[in-house]
This record gives sequence, C-alpha cells and structure tokens, in this order.
Amino acid sequence: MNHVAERAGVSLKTVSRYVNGETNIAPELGERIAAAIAELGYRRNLAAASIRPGQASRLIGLIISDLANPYYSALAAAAEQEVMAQGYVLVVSSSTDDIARYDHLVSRLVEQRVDGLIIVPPRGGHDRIDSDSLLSPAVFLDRPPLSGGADCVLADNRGGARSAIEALLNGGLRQVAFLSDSLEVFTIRERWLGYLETMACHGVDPVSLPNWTGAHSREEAKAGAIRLLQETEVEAFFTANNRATLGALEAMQETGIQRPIIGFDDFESASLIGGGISVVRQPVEEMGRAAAQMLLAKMTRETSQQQQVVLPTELVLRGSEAR
Amino acid sequence: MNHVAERAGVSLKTVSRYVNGETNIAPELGERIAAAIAELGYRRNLAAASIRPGQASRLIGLIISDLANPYYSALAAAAEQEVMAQGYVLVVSSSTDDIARYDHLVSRLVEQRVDGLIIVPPRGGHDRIDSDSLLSPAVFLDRPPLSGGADCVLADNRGGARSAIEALLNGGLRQVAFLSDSLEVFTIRERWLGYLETMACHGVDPVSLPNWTGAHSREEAKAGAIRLLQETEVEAFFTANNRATLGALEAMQETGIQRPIIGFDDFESASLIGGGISVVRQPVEEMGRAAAQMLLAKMTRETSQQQQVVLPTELVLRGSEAR
DNA sequence: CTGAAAGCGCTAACAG
DNA sequence: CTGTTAGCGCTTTCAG
Repeated sequence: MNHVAERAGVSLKTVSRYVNGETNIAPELGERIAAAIAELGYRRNLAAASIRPGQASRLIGLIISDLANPYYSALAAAAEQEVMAQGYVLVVSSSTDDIARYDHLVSRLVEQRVDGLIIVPPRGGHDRIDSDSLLSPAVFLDRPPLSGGADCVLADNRGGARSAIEALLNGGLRQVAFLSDSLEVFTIRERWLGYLETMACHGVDPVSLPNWTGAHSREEAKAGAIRLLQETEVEAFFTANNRATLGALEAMQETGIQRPIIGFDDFESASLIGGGISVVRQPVEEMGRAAAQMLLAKMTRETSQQQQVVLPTELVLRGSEAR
Repeated sequence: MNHVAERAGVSLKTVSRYVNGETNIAPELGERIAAAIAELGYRRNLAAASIRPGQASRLIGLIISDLANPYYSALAAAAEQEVMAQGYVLVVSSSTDDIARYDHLVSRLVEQRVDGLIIVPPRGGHDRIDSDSLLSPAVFLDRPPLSGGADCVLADNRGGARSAIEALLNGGLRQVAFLSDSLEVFTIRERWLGYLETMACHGVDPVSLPNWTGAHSREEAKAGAIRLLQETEVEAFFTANNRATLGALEAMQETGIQRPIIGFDDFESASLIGGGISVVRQPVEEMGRAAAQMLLAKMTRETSQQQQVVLPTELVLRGSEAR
C-alpha cells in the first residue's frame, strides 16, 4: 500500500480510503491510485486489515458432521449462498462426529477470528465450550447444543417421525420397525421418540432387535434390516435417516422380501426406486439459510434475543408406504 | 499476549515462544504462562500471526461449481480431509459456474491470503487470471485451466466415455444417444469426443436432437430424453453426467419406454434403481486427495515441476447396459 | 534460555 | 478532501 501511495504521489491513507470504497476522494487522485494499483499488481491484504479490533475477518466458520454426506453439504451450500451475498466466505470443516476433532475445530476457527460460527454439534457432545467461550456469535444447526439455551435451527424431527408412523399405521400395518443410526444423535433420538409415541398411541409395541445399537453405515443398516426381515414379524420399516433407508432397500432387494417403507430425509433418486420411495422431507435449504440469516443478524444487532427455530417437515408419499 | 506476559511475569516474546510450541523455555515459566493463559481465557490470533511476510495463513481456498452437487461436495470432502491432516482449513466457495462470480471469488481468496488454491474453473472460462497473478500456488481440479500449462488433476473422461460406448455397442445396440449438460464444460466435451470417436470407430452415426444445446438441470435432461425417445430411433442412452442420468431414467419411467443406459458418475442409489444402473465411476476421492497433496507439495517444495494427473475411471456394469 | 526493539499491512483518530 | 501519527497482535532480528 505504501508503494502504491508513493507511485500515485498520495499518502498511504488516501490509498486506504480508495480501496475501501470511500467516496471522499478527488477523482483525479482516484485515477492515479487505480493506475498505480494496476501497474504494481497490488492486492490488498484482508488478514492485515482485520486484526484491528472492531474490524471483521469476513469469514464465517461452519462445522458439520461430514461434508461428504449430501444432507450436510446441502445445508452448507444453503448457508454459503446466504452468507456470500453479504460478502462473507465460509470456512467449512467436518467433525466426523468426533468430539476431539470438533473441539479442535472450534479452537481453530476461534483463533482464526471468524466473525461467526454455524455449528452442527457432534453426537454425544459435551457440556463445556458449547456456545460460551466462543468470542464470536454462534448458531447451532440441525442439533441443539447439549447445554441448551442457544440460538438454533432444527427440523421438526419428532413431528416428522409421527407423520410417517401415522401413515404406516393408518394403512393397516402394525409391526413397524425403527431402523437407523445410533440414538446418541439428537435427531435420531427425536425421531425415535416420535416413533415410540405414535406406536404407543395406537396401542402397538415397537419392533426391535435384541442388542441393537444403531447402524453407522449403509452396510450396517442393511445387515440390521436383513435381521429384522428374518428374525421378526416386521411388516414395515421406518428408516430414520438416509443411509438407513438405502440399507433397508438393499436388504429388501437382496432378500426379495418386500415391505412398506418410509424414510427420513428425501434423496435424489427417491422417485426412481421401485415406483417411488416415500419420505419425510426436511426443509434443508431453509434450514441452512435460516441459520445463516440468524447468525448474520446476531452479528450486527447486539440485542437479539435467543431463538429456537423449528422448521416443519413434509411427508412425501410416493407409494412405498403401502407396497 | 501482552496481558498474559504481564500476568506470568515474563516477556511478550516468551509467551510467543510458548504458544508456538518452541521448546527452549524453562519448564517453570511454561507453567506460569499456561496458568495465565487459562485464567485470562487468552486465545491467540492466527490472523495477526499471519500478516508477517513468510508466515502462512493456514487457509486453503477451494472453488468448486456447486457445493450442493454431491459430486463436487465429495471432491471437497476428500480435499478437506487431506488438508486438515496438515493443519490447514478449507475456505469453500461455489462459483455456480458463473465467470463473474468466479473472478470475484479468486480475488477474495487471494486477498484473504490463502496459502494455496484448489480450483474447478468455471465453464466457458477465460484466459486471464488463470494460474497467474494468484500469488499463491494453485492446483486445478476436474477441469484444466483454459490457458493450459498448470498443475491439474483430471479424470480420464474420454476413456471413460469410450468404455461406456464400447459396452453398449458390443451389446449389439447401434443408435446410442448422447445426453448431458452443455459442451461448454470441459468434462462434458471430453466425454462427447469419446462418444464420437467410438461411434465413428464402429461405423455408426451419432444420434442427436436438432438444436439441442445441453441440459443444465435434471428437468431439462428429462425433457431431452423424452424428445429422443419420441422423435428418434434411439436404442440406448449414454448420459454424460449425473443429472442427465437421473433425467433420462425419469423420462423412461414416465413414458414407459425402457432403453439400455450407461451414465457417467456413480451415485448413491444406482444399484437400487430398476435392477441396477451401469455407470462410469470417477475416482472422486482420489481426485480430491491428489489435488490436495499436489498443492501441499507445491507449497513446500519450490522446485516442483508442473504436472497433469489423469486418473482412470471404472466401468461398473449393473445390468442396465443391456436392459 | 530470555528480552527489547522494530515492523508486518492496515485502519482510526485527529489535524490541516 | 488529504495527510500524520499511533497501534492492532504478533514474530523476527539481535543482544544479553
């Protein structure tokens, strides 16, 4: 910047004003500065600009479970779009639901002085460092912090589960099994509660496998579904996440035993599989956008109240609920 | 840091040494510093640390087409994993294949002083600012820069297309149609060339729609497929990207006219649709990892030669090539 | 092993 | 409208 100033024959500060888009600069000086910048190939250093207190880094941190999972990357994409429109850029990182890694990422992003944080807390979680000690505003997404009491954006997991179970039960099915990832995950736990409630409400017992602790992968879900098909009287599946749905479908394909199914989370080719797979669709884009908007608002307005936004899910019936 | 030094009764520099993990510190001072840090809740400021020349920001920029597309998010995830292992964090941004937006993102990341850049250049592209004027090392991923001559990691798009067309043709099919996104995209163009070559080699003419310019979305692909089904004698589809494959499948489902098909890009539920959809699988993880490794190498070693890595694709036959 | 001084690239406060 | 001065939080000489 000094070189630019010299070359343009103005002071450092005038260059600073110019690159910051301040308007009170004589047009002629502006032109001289522009020329000097072009000749010197000058690029401003945003990192240097941001170290002064009160100055922003224009970086937003995002911690999700796994960028390779389309559900989280869709959340990330929605948040990115929103944040980018305000001139921010996203620092994305995957915790892989590992607590140590999550802690490390939080520190890393705080030390990088991101202006705000959007966080999907890891399964299990822990009470310390949740929304405190962050020194920049944070919004939780998809799952609330364990300690509660923080801004967050969630889907109506329980209600979504209820709607799915209702649909199955109303179709005359009774032995509806719940299949999914571990109950350590908030969203899964909520869906499980929705399942239990609705089953109880209709006076039927939940269908379960002895010693079953949840499937972390599609393969494990498939194995679980096969056992359900062979060891129980299962009449229908409620698969509480994407991978579980695909695993169950694979299991049915492999065993040749078809059962009605409704899955949580919509997916790209749900309408193309076996006449159409019914799902509970989460408002993924809205969720990502809402979290970003909430964060942006928090970053500007001091006074904003804590809020919990719960977005409704939508039951998309494609036929598999009764086939 | 000053406060910490004061409280610990040491100099600023000693604290700096401590937080940088330098070993030449008296154990006792180290303890006093640690205590002071804890009491004060001190967090170091990485942005401030990085402004000194020769210091790194530990930020890697990644520009892709669209984070919401599972193909790109898988690339991003692979790169992230690799880069994170070396203590870097990824700044991810979507160009949406828009040239103006792409240019803006490049500047933004350069001005943020990322230590390196992994770039999927936008469709169409342009000759200026490709790998030059970047002031940090860059590696191109999925598509080479228009100007050529830069490190990049690609899939063997043409070879992959050839293998798919061979499989179709060897099955006795002749009228194989090519359906996909616009030829402005490098990868699509390559696949198109592979298609043309192989068709010519077998002495058959390409099947095409008059005035067709490519499908940007699944819906457009579906519409194109329907027209092909109704207006031509198409006997099989080669769909040159994910969205085109899904669109074609939808078209066949809707019209009830089944045709053999092979798609470029594997997808989550390819084995669950209609007995299994055959695809040309790209080594997505390897590509993301390779780009990250190449960049990291470039960032440390000065002398590294420019290299182009072309990773092989794999033809995964699931039955749809002859059904 | 430790510290004092200088300065990275930039912006804020205050003159002119 | 423009420039001067100070200083953000840190690291790097270079002396002890």
